[in-house]
Amino acid sequence: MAPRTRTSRRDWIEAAYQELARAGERGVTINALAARLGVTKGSFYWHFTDRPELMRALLDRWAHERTDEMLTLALGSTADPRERLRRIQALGREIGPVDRAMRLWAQHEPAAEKAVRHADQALLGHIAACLEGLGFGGADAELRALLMLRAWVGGYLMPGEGSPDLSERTLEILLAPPGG
Amino acid sequence: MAPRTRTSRRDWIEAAYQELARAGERGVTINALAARLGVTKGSFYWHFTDRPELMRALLDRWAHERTDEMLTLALGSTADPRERLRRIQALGREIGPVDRAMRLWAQHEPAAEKAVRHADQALLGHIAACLEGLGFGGADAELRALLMLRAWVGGYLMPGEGSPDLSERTLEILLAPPGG
DNA sequence: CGTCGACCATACTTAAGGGTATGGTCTCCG
DNA sequence: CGGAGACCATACCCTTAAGTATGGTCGACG
Repeated sequence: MAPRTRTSRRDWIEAAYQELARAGERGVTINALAARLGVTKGSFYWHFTDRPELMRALLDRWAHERTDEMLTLALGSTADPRERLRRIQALGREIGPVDRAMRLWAQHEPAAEKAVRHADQALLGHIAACLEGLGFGGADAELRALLMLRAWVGGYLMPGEGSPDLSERTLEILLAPPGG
Repeated sequence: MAPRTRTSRRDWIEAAYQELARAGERGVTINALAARLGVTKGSFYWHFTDRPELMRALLDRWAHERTDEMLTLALGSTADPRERLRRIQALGREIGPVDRAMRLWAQHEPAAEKAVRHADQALLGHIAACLEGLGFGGADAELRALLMLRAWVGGYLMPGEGSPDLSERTLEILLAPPGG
């Protein structure tokens, strides 16, 4: 079928990325990936020196994907803040599994934590910008953005909640005009 | 010193509980606990048949502690909702590490997930009751309670945030009167 | 005093997972 | 056509952590 030049380094990273989203960091094991790719560890240790190198590559791949997504958000044709917020929510839905895996991984891996922190800064900036567009002051917008994001990721750790999605009513509360 | 009848089953559970809060579920290993208790695995496998039994006992111990704490909250002498909320926040601060470990564990262990879900239901009830005391309608109170809890646990997965604590300003937003 | 059972140490086995060593195959290029 | 190097299979070792087998110690009690 495909004119595949055997299994490339990218193939390994891609497979690892899938496994990360599916089973978390612990799930990305050399043998599992090899089986998935239809090869053996011999292939892996040709493309990589060790597992940490693969994980670093994973982090890179994730960071780049995130950056692209942030750019897509920033360059979105709409200027309407509410619509932009909706798009952020939609993005959140599709990146859910990977995002969750990354955050869990970041709990015991400093490099992952750094990557997540960095990505969060960017995302918070986008959300805060939307909130400023809705009339909230700078500090207030930032605070609400943080609250929104925390409520979102909190859904990952709340069993019983279907998706970490925020309901419309919840949004209303977060976007309520500041009281005296 | 103490008239200790060697190492009891409770000692093992207690040590495991400490380790759980300190290093997460993966951190609670038989050998580590044995070293901590100054004995060997021989002791463990006399008191328990296997590791799963210890983990089940851990779940039980946690659930009971949680129930007690919930009861303490419920029987608090104060009727002032704001003060009750403050106490809930204070409780959150002290149970932080265990709570976090339990939620992470619940990500890949159905039994733990069930325990967390159950405990969350109780906690949400308490919070919602406070909010009703502040004048929010039933459904609105429940929604805000959920939002509050999600924002709290979200702090666990947000690197850069010092503690998962909610700031005063954040509380103000969550307790803002419902807009039209 | 002897022994019975609670409690634990020691030594071993097993399974997973990362990592290494080595040799084979395919492909391209001179 | 004949290497040379890219790519991978096979077989092996090492470590970690769970689990097992067995025998030893110590106190209570008949």
